[in-house]
Amino acid sequence: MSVDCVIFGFDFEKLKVLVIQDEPNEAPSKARFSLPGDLIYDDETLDQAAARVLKELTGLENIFLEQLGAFSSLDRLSKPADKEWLIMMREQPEMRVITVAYFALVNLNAFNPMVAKFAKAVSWKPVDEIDSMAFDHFDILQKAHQQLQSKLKIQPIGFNLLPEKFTLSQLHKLDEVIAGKELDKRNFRRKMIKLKIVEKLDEKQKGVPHKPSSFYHFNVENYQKLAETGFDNFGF
Amino acid sequence: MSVDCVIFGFDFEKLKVLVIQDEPNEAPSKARFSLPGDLIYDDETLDQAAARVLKELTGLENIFLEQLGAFSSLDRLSKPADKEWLIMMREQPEMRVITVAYFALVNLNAFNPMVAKFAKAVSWKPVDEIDSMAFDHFDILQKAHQQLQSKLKIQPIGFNLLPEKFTLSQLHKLDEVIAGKELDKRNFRRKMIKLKIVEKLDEKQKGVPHKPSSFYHFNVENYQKLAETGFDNFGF
DNA sequence: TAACAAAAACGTCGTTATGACACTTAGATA
DNA sequence: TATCTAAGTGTCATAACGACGTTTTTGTTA
Repeated sequence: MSVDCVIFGFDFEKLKVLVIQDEPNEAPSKARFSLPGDLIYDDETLDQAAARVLKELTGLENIFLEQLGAFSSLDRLSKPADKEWLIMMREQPEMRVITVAYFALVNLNAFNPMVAKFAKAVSWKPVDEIDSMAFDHFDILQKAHQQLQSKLKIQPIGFNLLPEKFTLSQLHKLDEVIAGKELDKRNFRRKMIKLKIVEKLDEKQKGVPHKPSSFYHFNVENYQKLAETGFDNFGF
Repeated sequence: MSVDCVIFGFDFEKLKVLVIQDEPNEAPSKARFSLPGDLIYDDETLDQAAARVLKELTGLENIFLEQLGAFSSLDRLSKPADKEWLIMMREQPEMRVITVAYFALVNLNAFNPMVAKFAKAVSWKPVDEIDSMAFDHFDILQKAHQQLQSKLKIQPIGFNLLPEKFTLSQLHKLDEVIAGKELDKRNFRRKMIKLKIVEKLDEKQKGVPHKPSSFYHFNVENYQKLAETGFDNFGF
């Protein structure tokens, strides 16, 4: 039994995901990426295991991890490269392992995995540039990505992916990236402002060679209130 | 590792769930109900296990089982009555077991578990009359119920809970029962008809002491089409 | 210092969806 | 023939939606 974590981040350009390069010293062409994950202990819940493993492998902690689902294909560990890895790393490489995936959204800018002991192994990779991963992690990533898109259709999400203060343009860009399509700028702003889940601050961008945009912050209380009623008729 | 199945049914009055009475010969007051579930085999996926176990325990087959999530509390098997049961029924009663729950919607009228070998153990129970179950099955049931309600907010569901031919009043009642609130009759009908996911048949109720209602059937193609676009702005 | 480049900010209008609300109709039964 | 019961139907005011172009503010460049 194992857990794997799909951690999404946003750098104002692209949706990214936290991946581990299994053998950092390999040539880039042979690089093999996986999601942070490991076997669980017998005395912890899956939620606890996911939080623990994520912290151990990346240093990330205190983030909201949501369960995505269990993955149990019979051949999920049977690619040659995966078998090799298991023989090297696991006491019981032949053991069947079912994994439960978790996913989370984090502010990429506040967390830089490029430090200390994680420097070589952990990195952010644009979701749209990934076409294969170790084990069944690509399947898991795709499911997580779908989940993210589905959720966006139902409720405004993604505030976790932005800094405390953000501009509406950034939020707009984020939602476009998640939705995978253009969203009309004016209609988008109208909606966010009408829902009252963002509040304008008395602060503007500085040093940009164009009209500076105002910073906003996320209004948690209003969001909660809306969440209770289920965001009736939210959607793009 | 085990699977448990939450099977919802609808008898035109109440939302019901398929439960197993562990010791059918006990006095009703001591009755202990659980969800159909069992340990998985090492050579089957969770999806396969759920389908197999459900068939073995209830005779139900060929239904769409959707994964609900994994349940892994450390104390999920530790109530005294549960321990007793495990000691009687399991080879390794102390073993930690994590379960993955599945849920499905079925037409209660087409499936009568009150037959053959299942007669004593399996029955439909109104969801709102259940306040405790064996193991953590009550938690699972609640999660499944929530999931059902959330899904209804996003997309029209529940056609699986009705017979092939149904009346709009039945569908209306069903959605009210799932949503747990009144839905305006006229607005409800308007919406269903506008979405074109139901089609009127040339057939009416007979023998009812009031104006007979027309039968409708579910239009799968239109439903699929809408499902692809994500039921933009569906909701009550 | 004037012109320019770049992104932010803003409003309208026609269309569609929504929620609230009450009476008429068809068939069975007494 | 009267009565009962649930089915079936329409309107209106309000809110949300999608589509669309121009002006504003800043820094940079000529």
